[in-house]
Amino acid sequence: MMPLKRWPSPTILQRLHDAGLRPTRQRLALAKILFGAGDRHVTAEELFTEAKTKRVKVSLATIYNALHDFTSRGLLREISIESERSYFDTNVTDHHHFFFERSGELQDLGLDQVKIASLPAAPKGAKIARVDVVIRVTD
Amino acid sequence: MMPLKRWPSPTILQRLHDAGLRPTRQRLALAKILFGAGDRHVTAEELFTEAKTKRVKVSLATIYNALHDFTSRGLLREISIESERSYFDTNVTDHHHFFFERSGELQDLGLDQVKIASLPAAPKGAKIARVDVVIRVTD
DNA sequence: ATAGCTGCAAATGCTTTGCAAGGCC
DNA sequence: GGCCTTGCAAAGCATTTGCAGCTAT
Repeated sequence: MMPLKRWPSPTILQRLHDAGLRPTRQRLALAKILFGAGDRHVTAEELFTEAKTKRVKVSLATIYNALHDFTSRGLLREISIESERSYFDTNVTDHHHFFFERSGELQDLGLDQVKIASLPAAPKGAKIARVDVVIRVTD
Repeated sequence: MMPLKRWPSPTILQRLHDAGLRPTRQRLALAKILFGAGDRHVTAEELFTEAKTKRVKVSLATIYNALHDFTSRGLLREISIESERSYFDTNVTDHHHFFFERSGELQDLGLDQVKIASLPAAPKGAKIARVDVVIRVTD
């Protein structure tokens, strides 16, 4: 009688709903992985692997769809640091990154950890959409 | 009698030589395109197209080889802004960029145009290799 | 002579697409 | 019901690799 599986936390359902995305089984599972525990930086392949580990049935194409859907609705932020892969960051607030060249890992930096004293004015007719600071470190 | 083609400017020959790269016909031609006129930001495909336009016989594989050889010898700097392509910058001094999202173009910013007031310390055991600031603008 | 380069074609790796079947509202 | 979503396989791109033939030193 009692359902064996728990419902997703209301915040995740709410989050998808607010974003205008249908709460399908796949999206719910992926959102749970992504938003369920602190800030994360994942590649499509990593998320795919993690989903398989957690016995979530989802195709790679759907992973890509979900990552892009989430990104376009503001639930994720895409970061291109290396040409080979894209990272998706669950932290969509204004912030910067450490990039570990050896491992390919990203680490968030608080906005207070990087202070920019001056920026050039945007070229005429242009608007500054975002300022990305990546501190590349070799470990 | 008089040779129809001029010799490459000595600085380009010298540049390749100093970098420990043999001055082959292809590398000389590409270096001339790249370093012959101010700072540039090119993708492999753009350089390939430009070479063809200038009647330089070179294969795409060689373009990639040359770009990477030049980069590893410090003649170019590789920049990954979008996952689809890599840019190679002929300006290898410390500097930052405007990135025009619509056109995909890059523009150098002088070091004096972006002042960073504070940076976090590198994680222990790590060294800061480079700090990249990309100002994304929408035109 | 010989280590380094070049170019072709094939292979790779990541990402997207076409489209039929299935799921949400 | 109708539109959105999924999944598979195939296609697409940028980039790399294998390797035979060429070239600089």
